[in-house]
Amino acid sequence: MTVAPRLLGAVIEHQTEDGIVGVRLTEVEAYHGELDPASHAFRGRTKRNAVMFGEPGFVYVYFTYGMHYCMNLVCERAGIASALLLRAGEVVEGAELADERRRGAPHRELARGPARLAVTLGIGRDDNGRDACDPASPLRVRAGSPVAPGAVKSGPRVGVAAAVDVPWRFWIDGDPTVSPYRKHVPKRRPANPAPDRAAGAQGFSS
DNA sequence: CTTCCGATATACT
DNA sequence: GTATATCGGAAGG
Repeated sequence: MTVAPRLLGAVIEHQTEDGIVGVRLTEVEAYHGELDPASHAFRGRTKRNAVMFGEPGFVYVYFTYGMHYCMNLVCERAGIASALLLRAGEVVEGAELADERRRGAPHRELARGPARLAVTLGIGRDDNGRDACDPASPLRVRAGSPVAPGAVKSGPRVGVAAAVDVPWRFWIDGDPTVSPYRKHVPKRRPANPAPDRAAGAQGFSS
């Protein structure tokens, strides 16, 4: 977790046949392996989270809500399934390609949020398990511009249902590309028709 | 800015 | 069957 603030300011680059996009990280969240009820690794290894249990510096991509990809970097030694969710950043390379991928969203919104960041970088299933510390990798992390001393803030993670108060979200204070904080909202159950009226009153009983 | 809502793969009970 | 580390659009201030 101590690496989380150090990742801010670093640049993620993804090279594809369409070109290269680079994003300077402004917001990340730490997930503490099997000790953290909000972590995908909390209940042990699955097909999805297998990369989290491997070597640090590798990319863990997961698919969620039936439509979004999110990208993490594994950050502890093999066996300790901790990872950093890349939540937001500023596009610093390949703005034109990023614009196409994000359908002309305003520049500061291109990678403002983990699923948006993945779209902007062109991240998909195939990127799961890549080595981001290999400079020859098409998906890699490199040193970026330094973050001003004292500019890193921390607070509760966005949208998580468990461990809601643990301050494991880190961001660059005042940066416009940092995503807005949002509390977890439980899905509303579809309201069941009131049993005393629904059928009888409208004549659908039988 | 805010709230509400639906889309829907994967993991879990 | 239910829940979710999300987003975009619509509507309201």
